[in-house]
Amino acid sequence: MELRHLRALIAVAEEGSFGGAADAMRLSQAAISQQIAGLERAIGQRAFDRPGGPRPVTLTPAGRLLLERAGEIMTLLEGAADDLDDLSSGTAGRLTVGTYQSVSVQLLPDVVSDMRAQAPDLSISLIEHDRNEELVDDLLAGSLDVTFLAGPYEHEDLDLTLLGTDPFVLLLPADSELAHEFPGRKFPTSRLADIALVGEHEPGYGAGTISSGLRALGVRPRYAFRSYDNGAQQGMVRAGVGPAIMPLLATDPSDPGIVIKILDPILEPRTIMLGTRLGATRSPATETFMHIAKRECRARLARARP
Amino acid sequence: MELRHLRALIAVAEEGSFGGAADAMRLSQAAISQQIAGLERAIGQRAFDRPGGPRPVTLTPAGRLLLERAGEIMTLLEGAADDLDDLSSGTAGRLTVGTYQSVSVQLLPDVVSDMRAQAPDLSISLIEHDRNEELVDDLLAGSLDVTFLAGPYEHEDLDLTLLGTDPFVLLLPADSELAHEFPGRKFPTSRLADIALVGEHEPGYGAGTISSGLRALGVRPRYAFRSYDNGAQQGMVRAGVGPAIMPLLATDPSDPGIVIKILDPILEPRTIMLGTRLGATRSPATETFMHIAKRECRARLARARP
DNA sequence: TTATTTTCATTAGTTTTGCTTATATAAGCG
DNA sequence: CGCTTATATAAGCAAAACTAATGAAAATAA
Repeated sequence: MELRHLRALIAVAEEGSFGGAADAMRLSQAAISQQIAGLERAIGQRAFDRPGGPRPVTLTPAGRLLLERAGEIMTLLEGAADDLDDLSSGTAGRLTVGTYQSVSVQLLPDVVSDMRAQAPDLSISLIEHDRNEELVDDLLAGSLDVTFLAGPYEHEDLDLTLLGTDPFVLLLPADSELAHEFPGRKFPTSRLADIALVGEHEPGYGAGTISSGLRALGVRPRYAFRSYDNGAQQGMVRAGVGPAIMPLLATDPSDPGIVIKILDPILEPRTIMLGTRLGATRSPATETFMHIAKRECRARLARARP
Repeated sequence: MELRHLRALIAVAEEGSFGGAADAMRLSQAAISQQIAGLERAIGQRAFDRPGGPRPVTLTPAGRLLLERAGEIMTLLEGAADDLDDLSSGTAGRLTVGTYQSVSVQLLPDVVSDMRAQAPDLSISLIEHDRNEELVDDLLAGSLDVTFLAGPYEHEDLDLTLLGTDPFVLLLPADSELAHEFPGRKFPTSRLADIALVGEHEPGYGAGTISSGLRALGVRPRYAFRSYDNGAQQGMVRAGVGPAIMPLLATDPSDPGIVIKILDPILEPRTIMLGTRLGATRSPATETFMHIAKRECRARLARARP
């Protein structure tokens, strides 16, 4: 059976005659006759009673049943066509983005907000994970269209786009002595050796990087407070609990209670990347998102740099 | 777009390659290639990413979307095929029967019970109306497959089958004097002239027939009690309220509290008919139902005749 | 690198099928 | 009983779908 048969069925049922359906479909009456004959051969039953003469043909029980399903199928097809249009325009439909905390907190809200302005009917979903591997698993499984990733990172099945380098910076309480110990200069990383820090819990991606980065520079970190939440860490710094090392993009540089300093020597910085499946076509919505994310990331880094 | 395209889409998505899909569908690889090309032309977008070399093709967002709908459509088609099989076997599916009260009360339960035994997966619906016209309207509108009708009745758009003649009989309280006034003989209709009867409300079909039938025989009926419900009427007779004239098939002849007598002269008897749309194919379930109804009606009339 | 393998795309030729025109057939209607 | 209004069928043709053979691209192995 083919859709042609169902279209003929619908037309004949609507018009009440083979000839009328033929006119409606811009075909000859013989064509419709053959279509319906083919349909009836396929289902093994008659779909129409043909009273003969000028009286309209009527549906048999089998025809009525099939007509119902045919209608549903046509509705489904029309819906699919609409969805495909949405997809190709990129202004509607659905976009699912993978993210991790330090991106979610500052960068992503702006990107999503730009995106909503540009594609108001697009439904954007976010899925947050702590580790790159979980994000990549979701991406390759098809449940994400695109995901943020913390670099440096390599994966042979991914198409990676570098958005920018997000340096680790030092957050100090604005009213502390430390904040004014090296005015106008970079903060010597070694100076942190004796100070209790605010930091992330170990299992997260960032914490391991910061701790091992400090150790690589000869500083063995001690922690006075730890949290997964970047906002909570910044709050603790503001409250004077201690300094924190955070990715620049995870900070709120407008907070008057803190001072942001560049470390010297710097910790090996983290990059922010976007990943999609290698070789897989990206939907226009995905492309738009990636474009906006890149622009927004650059703008924000330029703005935040101390 | 045709179903062929969707079938190819599904096969390629399942197999991960055009060649594999071709084998699965017993076609050449070139055929699948052309099918997918046609599909992509129809939707204006690529459905698959073709990485080249031995790596499997993968769905684009558009392909994924369409695959989903294609699956639904195939499910729908398979369901329709099953339903069509049910329809042609007559042992499953749906049957909607029109009926009226004096048929519903005694004859129909037996017919439905026989029907259920023969076609256990068939869902039978009953719709009851007081007047033939309402039943015929529903039938012609397509909401009934077949309907009982009270005859004599003619309709040019209907195919009418006579099930039997259902004579009007007299119900008398078993312990009344009237019941023994004419032992072994028919009951003179004129004797009812002075007696208050149990009968139907006027608007029903039966009541008009009985009242006018009596008047045609020179008897002007008086009523002591009236009800739409045949069982209630028989109960009133049993309670001694008065005699009732009822269609034989609406009576419960096994009730020891009543005596059933034949009138002389008889009232013009009512026939029981089945009606279907003229020239319209009847489903096997409908045919079976009509066959069972005919047999059951004959059996019951033979059994009930006093 | 180069050859080999795997896979999809393309081309040319063949078969199938779907459509049209013309005609036959059937059922109301006057 | 012909006329009108339908559908069914037949024959011819054009479009399409398919096959076989070949080409092109990408990974893999030598």
